[in-house]
Amino acid sequence: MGKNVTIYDVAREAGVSLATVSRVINGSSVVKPKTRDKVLEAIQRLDFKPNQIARGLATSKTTTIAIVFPQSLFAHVKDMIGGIGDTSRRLDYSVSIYTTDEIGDGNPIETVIEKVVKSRADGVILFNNEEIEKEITLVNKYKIPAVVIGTRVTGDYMGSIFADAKKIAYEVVDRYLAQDKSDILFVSPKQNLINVEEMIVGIQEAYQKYHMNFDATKQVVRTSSHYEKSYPQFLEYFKNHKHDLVFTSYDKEAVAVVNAAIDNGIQVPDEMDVIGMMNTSYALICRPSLTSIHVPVYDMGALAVRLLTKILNEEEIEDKAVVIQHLLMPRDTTKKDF
Amino acid sequence: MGKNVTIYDVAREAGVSLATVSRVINGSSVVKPKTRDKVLEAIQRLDFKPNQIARGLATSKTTTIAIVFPQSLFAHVKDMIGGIGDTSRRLDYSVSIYTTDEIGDGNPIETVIEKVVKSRADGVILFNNEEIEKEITLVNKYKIPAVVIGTRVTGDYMGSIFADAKKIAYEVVDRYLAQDKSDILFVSPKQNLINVEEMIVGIQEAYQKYHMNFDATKQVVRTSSHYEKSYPQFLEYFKNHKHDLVFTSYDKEAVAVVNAAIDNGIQVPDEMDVIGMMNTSYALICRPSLTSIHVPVYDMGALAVRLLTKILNEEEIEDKAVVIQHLLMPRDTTKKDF
DNA sequence: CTGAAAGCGCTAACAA
DNA sequence: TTGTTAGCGCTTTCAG
Repeated sequence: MGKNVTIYDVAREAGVSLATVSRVINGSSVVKPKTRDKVLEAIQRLDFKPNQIARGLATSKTTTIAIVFPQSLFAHVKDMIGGIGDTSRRLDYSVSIYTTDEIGDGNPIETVIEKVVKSRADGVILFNNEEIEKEITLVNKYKIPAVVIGTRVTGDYMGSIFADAKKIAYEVVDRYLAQDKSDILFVSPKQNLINVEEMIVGIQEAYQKYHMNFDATKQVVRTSSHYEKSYPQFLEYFKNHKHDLVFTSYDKEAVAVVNAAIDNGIQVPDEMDVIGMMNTSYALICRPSLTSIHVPVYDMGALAVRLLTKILNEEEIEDKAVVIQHLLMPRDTTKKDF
Repeated sequence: MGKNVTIYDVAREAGVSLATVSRVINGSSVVKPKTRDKVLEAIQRLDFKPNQIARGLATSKTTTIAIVFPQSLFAHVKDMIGGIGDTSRRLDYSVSIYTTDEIGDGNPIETVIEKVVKSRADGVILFNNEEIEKEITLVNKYKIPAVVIGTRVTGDYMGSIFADAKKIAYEVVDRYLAQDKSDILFVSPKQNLINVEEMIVGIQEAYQKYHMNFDATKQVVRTSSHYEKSYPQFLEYFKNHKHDLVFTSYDKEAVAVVNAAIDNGIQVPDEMDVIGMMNTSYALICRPSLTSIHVPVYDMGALAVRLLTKILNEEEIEDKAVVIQHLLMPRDTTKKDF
């Protein structure tokens, strides 16, 4: 659509060479104030907007970072997009989104990463998911600097931001076991930002501390991340089940548990405690309101971008694997004294 | 990071000119099968990934669309990103996100649109919000093809996708007025994807039909889109208020109303009906479950991309303003006979 | 302090 | 059917 004004136009208008224009738009300090003003004025008059594409070609830098995640993880990612967006904007990066596992047309992760490669994004932010290993292998193969959110990774030009999943799980389970409440059920969907395997390890370690055993085959139930699926599943389940604690890896699943339990006449928290994770609005809205583990997702997004740009600029980095802190938010699905 | 293989490398490897390589990667039909195979093989061997940036410079096309929205609208936009992402991928476009009104560093819409201009995105998707007029003026000024979601707009190289806000509001209010229930409260946050002004017009028209008057100064309450703010507001409000119906422009606000009303001893739906909008998971999770207006947000995203690409390709377009259908989903916050 | 000129990697006439 | 060549709009030496 329409002719765009180029650096040549500005040069002509200002009566200088294009090299000079380039210098002023890049803030070079060597250009004489008077010339600079002339150029600036021409830029203003012509409403010149430097073409990032051309600049990208010339510099082999796009100042763009890509974020790639499966659609199913979107609920988690969305809360981070705030931090990712704000921070990239502040650091003058654009962000492009690439999603995987959409409906229908089988879109293997290879294809998605290939798109990222073609786009020449400077770096990429990945999110923990089932295929994360493969994703990491691919970004390494193409030497794309990356930071992954949700699980620890190591490697050149790689960083990671994550909550200590093992510790989170250990802490809550320990609390219950200390009170002799060992009938604990752990609920998790397949895709999860927090490393579920590690959480299970944390739970097991807590049981070991009390010389007890956590039976993952019976005390872990998988569920859908869609309430329409998980709620009916638990409505059935709680017809003949009750636990000291049901601990879920995401609030939405916890709400399904709470509602299904209550609908089966189980008093929450009097007869059963429920704890969710991520401290989302679901936890606030739920009745009774849901006790949840707060994880600063906005900050994780912001940190991820910052870390990635440090890697890109080869800045000094204290630690390329940053553990973010979590916090238990007690509400009404756990007993007062808990 | 590291040298990328270029079209020259492939040409040399295959023993042809770079023009031929360009032809095969662009699927030109004029190249002899045998040559094509040679080239394809070289591409394979070298793992060549065409540089989109260079291609963008050469063609003045980036096959990228930008989506810009205020952070505060993210809750709405997120549900559309699925449709936007899937559809752009299918049509071979990338999507870049640009958010406005983040914390702190005042980021006027002009600056954001300027970034879009510099990025040379082929087109942009905008979302109805307080500043939409200004946004439209800007994209017109820079002649960026655009489609806006959430409100009707007209113009060259512009399209829009929206629900009929006036009709939605008219229909629900009409239902109540027909039953002599005219004490209706309309609740809305400032930013909303659905055009709130139009909804109010729809409500007013319904009242007029019954020769009654809807007093916008008293029957409309503004609230925050944060539950932490809206719930306390309504907790206070319902100490001395009760209505036939509380109708909100988004489910989350409706849930705040439901919870606050119940906490003040108001029976929902026996004493007061509540209806939300967008039919989100909040509606399902809420107790009692929330009656809501379903709007196919995924499809809106998908349609927006499709429409935008039609505009970009100057394809035949039946209607550049497409109204999407809504549907009332009755649940437990409205009386059975309603 | 400023200008000339050589790319960056690819597309698209135009020739052959 | 294939190759040659001139850009696309900008950055960046290298001279001056």
